[in-house]
Amino acid sequence: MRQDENRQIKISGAVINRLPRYYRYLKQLLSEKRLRISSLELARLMKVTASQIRQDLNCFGGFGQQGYGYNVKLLYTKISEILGATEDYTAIIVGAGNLGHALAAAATFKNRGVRLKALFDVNPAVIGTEVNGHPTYSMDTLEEYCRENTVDIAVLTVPKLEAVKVGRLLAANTNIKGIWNFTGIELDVPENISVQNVHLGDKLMTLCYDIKTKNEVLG
Amino acid sequence: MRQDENRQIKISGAVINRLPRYYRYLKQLLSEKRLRISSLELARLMKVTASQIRQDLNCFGGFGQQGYGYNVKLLYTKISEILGATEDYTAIIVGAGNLGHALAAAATFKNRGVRLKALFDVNPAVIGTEVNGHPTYSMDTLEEYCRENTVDIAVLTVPKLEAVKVGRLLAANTNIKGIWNFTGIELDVPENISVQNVHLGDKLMTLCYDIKTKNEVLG
DNA sequence: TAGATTGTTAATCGATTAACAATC
DNA sequence: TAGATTGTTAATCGATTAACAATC
Repeated sequence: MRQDENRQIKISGAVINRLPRYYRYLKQLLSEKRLRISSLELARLMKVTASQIRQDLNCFGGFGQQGYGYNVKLLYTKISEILGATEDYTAIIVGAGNLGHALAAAATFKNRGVRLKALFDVNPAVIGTEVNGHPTYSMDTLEEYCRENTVDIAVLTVPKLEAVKVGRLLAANTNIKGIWNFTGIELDVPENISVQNVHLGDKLMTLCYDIKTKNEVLG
Repeated sequence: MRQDENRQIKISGAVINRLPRYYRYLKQLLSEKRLRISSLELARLMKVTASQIRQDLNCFGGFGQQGYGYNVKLLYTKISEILGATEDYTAIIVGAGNLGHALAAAATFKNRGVRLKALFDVNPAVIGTEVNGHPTYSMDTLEEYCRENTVDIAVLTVPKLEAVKVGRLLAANTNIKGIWNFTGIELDVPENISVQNVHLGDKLMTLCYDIKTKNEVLG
């Protein structure tokens, strides 16, 4: 019996953070033309327990079939829907420096079902140029652009010193729903805007911790 | 009484992942010339519980003082040491594309106590150029460079298709201790090499989930 | 049908929070 | 000393794993 989909049940952050990984593995399986997979096999592949996979998936409904496993295509579609990858969200990159360029050039957005529309910068040298087919506009036109176009997500890759100011501007004068924040600055935006902070340096430090600990144990 | 520092106690990943955040806040407090802080005040600042802070810190020793709180400078130093930021680890960037350039240009390494030494790439157009004072060398010289210089960390920012090959090369022919892997590819390296995988797209997807969920609840 | 594998409940494990004695 | 705040133990909470009845 599948879980009542009407009742709003609180999904833990731990589960949500694992979903994109399922998404990646299923995408891979799909590209290999796999039709079905059991929780046990997927578990071995992903190096997690089959129990966890079944628990995670059952937060959102019964996508499998007893005695059969999961239909790869169906499961991929469901997880895409859950994550919002089928919503055709649109994004702009605010700050077309190195990092902005890197993100625009990569397939990150496309691979995850987000449509990148444009970049914005203050630097005249990049305004008017294209990155991976995406135009770069003047920062002065940011508000106007957001008024006249649907923009769901702003990727914040401006310098630290500009972060707070641009964050406020986005919150106050546009209708964006989420900010992907690479500035390392704590943004002060209203509740209704989602924020994902990326602190790359934090990851570098845990790598250092790992290296240090390993060497202490071994050496 | 402080915890026995000789006995090797398993520190949970949850704690370790929080350490870089403590490091950032303490660095900030230090720059503001704050001399002391209580777990309660730090907790309010970081939006966590004071209990958690005291528990986390006591995994590594008693750095505070009853009735006083924590000495900011001391605590910062201790956490730096724990994380290995005082080890003067050295790093190279393998793959001097947009992302490699972005990381080289940012203060990420310096801010976390890692010394970036050079970049490597196959593209003749970037070989010989400098990024933020760091030279870019030919990929052909990578092994030789690692033999003749101390390199602790390799930052892997090569294209997906090169990831496995370069990962193997680093594991087999160099003495690097850790890989900061941005390629999105699962690396197959021996146990003694630490790996930190960065899946930027995963974060983008959880942002999308957040946006979608918020809009479902509100709308 | 028999075998396989899910969905789901119960058991375990670990992490977070609360409480307070120790002590500066 | 009295007040403050830690270090640490105990209580709670949540997440993971195990188990198995349901069922394809």
